[in-house]
Amino acid sequence: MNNEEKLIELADLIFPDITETIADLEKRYPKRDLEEGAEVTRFAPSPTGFLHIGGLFGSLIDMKVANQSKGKFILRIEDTDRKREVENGVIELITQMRAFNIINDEGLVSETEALGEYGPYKQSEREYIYKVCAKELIKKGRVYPCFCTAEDLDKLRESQEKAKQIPGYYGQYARCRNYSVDEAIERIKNNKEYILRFRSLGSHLRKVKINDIIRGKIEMAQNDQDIVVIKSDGLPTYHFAHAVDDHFMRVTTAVRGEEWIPSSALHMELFEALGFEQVKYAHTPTIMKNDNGSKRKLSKRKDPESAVSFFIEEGYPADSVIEYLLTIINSDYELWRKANKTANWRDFEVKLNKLNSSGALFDMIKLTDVSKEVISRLSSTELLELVLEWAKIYDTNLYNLLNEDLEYTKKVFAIERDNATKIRKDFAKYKDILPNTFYMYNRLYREDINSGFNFDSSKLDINSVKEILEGYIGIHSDSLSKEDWFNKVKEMAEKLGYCTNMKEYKQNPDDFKGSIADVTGVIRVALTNRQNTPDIYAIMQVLGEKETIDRLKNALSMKGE
RNA sequence: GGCCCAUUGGUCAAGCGGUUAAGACGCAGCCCUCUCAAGGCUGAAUCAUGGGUUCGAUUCCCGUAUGGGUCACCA
Repeated sequence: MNNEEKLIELADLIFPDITETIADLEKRYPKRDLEEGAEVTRFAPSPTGFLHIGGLFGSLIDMKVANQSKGKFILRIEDTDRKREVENGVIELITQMRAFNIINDEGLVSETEALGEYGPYKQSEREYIYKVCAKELIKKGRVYPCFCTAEDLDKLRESQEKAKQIPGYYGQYARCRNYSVDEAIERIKNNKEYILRFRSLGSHLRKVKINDIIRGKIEMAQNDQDIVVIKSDGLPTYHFAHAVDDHFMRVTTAVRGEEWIPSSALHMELFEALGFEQVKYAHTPTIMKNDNGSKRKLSKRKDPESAVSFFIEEGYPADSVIEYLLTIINSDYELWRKANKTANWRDFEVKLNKLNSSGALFDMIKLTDVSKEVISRLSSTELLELVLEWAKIYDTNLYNLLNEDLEYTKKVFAIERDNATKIRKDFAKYKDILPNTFYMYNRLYREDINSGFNFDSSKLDINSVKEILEGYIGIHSDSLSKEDWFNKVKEMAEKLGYCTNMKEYKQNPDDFKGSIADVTGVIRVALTNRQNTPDIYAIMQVLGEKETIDRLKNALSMKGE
C-alpha cells in the first residue's frame, strides 16, 4: 500500500460516514448569481445574547456594504464553543440588532429559522460540512490526528518559553505530525484520544502579504503553526470554520475586528490548502474608551456602554446610536448629513477604504449632540410614538403619565417642535423628557411646588414678585396672539417700573427696577417652578386658561403666606 | 518577550510632496433673545520623536517612544 492509499485508510478510519467531497459541496453551494461588484458580507457573533457596541459597529458596516452593492448580508451564528452559549442567545441578539434596524438578508432570523440557500447558518449544525473538508485534507496529508494531551501541550509551552522559542505547535515541536500514517492508524485503533491538526507548510522566516481593504497591504510572517482544525467535541475551531463557511456561503468580504489580523496568515494558508479562493478582508478598528487618560477596549464587565442594550435602556433613539457610529465609520458622514438634513442614514454610502484604521474613543458627548439632532428632526407624533414604545418597557410611570391624556401629551410634545421656526434641541434621550416637561402635568407640578417655589430671590423681593403676579393675572388672556400677548406683558411691566428693552436695560440697569426678563421669569417660575423652560406663551397655550390662572393664583397665595 | 496594527487640536477627523493644516463635538467670548436650548459670528487649541530621501516633508523610508492587538481543543 502506498502512502496515498494509507492516507485514505486513515481518513476513512476517522470519518467512516463521510463520503462526499469538497467538489460535492462546491456544487451544493454554487457561486452566487449577483450583479458585478455585489458584496456578500456576514456578521458572525457567538450566541452570548450580548450585542457589543463593536458588534453593532461591525454589523452596520456589513449591512451597508451589502445593501449598497446589491449583495447579501448574512447572520451566521458561531456556536462552536458550547461553554459560551447562553439560552435564547440567538433571539436576543437578533432582537437587539432589529432594535437598531440592522436587518440581515440571509441566515438566522429567529432561534431556529433561517433565510437563504447557503445554510445551515449555525456552525453547530454544519459539522458535516467541516468533516467533509477535514477528511479531504487528511487524504491530502494536510490534516493529521494529534494525540497530545493538554498536559503535553502545557509542558511544551513551558519549555519553549524557557528556551525563548516561539511558543506553539509547529515544526520540530509538532510531535504528532511526524508519526507515520501507520502509527497514527494504530493509535486510533487502540482508542487513543485525538484531535485533528492542520499540517502547515509555512515558515515564519518567510513573509506573506495580506491585502486589507481598510489598511492596505499588511506584511507578516507566514503561518507555521499546526493549529487545531477539529476539536475533541467534533466541532471546528474558529479558523477552520471561517475558511469553510465564508467560502461555502460565498462571502466576498470578511469584515471583522482588527484582533484577527495576526491570524490572517494562517487563514490564507487554510484557504490555499482547501483550494478556495481567498476572501477579501476588512479589519475594523476597535472602539475604545478613555480610562483615566489611557485608551482601552470597551469592556463587557466594566463598561455598561459596551452593550448596546445600555443605549436602549437609557432611551437613546436607535438612529442616534447608528448615526454616531456612522460618524466614526466615515467622517464625511457629518458633511453628508448637513447637506441632506431629512434623509435617512440608509441613503449614505459607506466607503470601506475611508475607514480610519486606528481605534476611536467612544465619545458620549458627541453621541449626545448627534442624538439631539436626530430627535429634533422628529415630529411630535413620531417622537411620542418612540417614547411610548420605550417607556412601556423601561419606565412604566412615564408610560402611564403620557397615556393619561394622549391628546394633551401630544400638545406638550409639540411645544417648540411642530411648525416651530426654531426647534428645541434639548433632549438627547427619552430619559431627558420627563425632567424637562414634568410641570406640564398638574399632579407632578403640584408635588414639585410642595417644597416651595424656586423664585430667584437674588433679583426680586417677595413684594415685587407678588406685584408682578397680581398684575399679570389681571391681564392674562388665552386668546391673544403671541405678539399681542407679549405687548401686553411689556405694557404691564413698564407700568411697574421694569425695562422692556433688554439692550437698554443692560446699558443702565440701575435706572430700572428690573427687566422684562425678570417679569417673565416670575411668571415662568409660577407656572413651571423652573427658571429655564421653553417659551412660556406656548406653555400657557397648552396648559389652558383655567390651569394657568390657577397656578398663578396659587403661587401668589403661597408667596403671601 | 516575539509578531502585527496604530499615532494630525481635549475628542472624532479631512489631508495623500508645496495648503493661511478643512469640518464636527466640546470649550471661551460676542450677537440674537422673555429664561434656557437652539441659531449666527469670533477665538484658543493639532501634525509623538530622531534620523534620512527630496529644492521642499504632516504626507515617502528607517529607528525610537507611546498606545492597542495577538500569541488556546475561545471566538
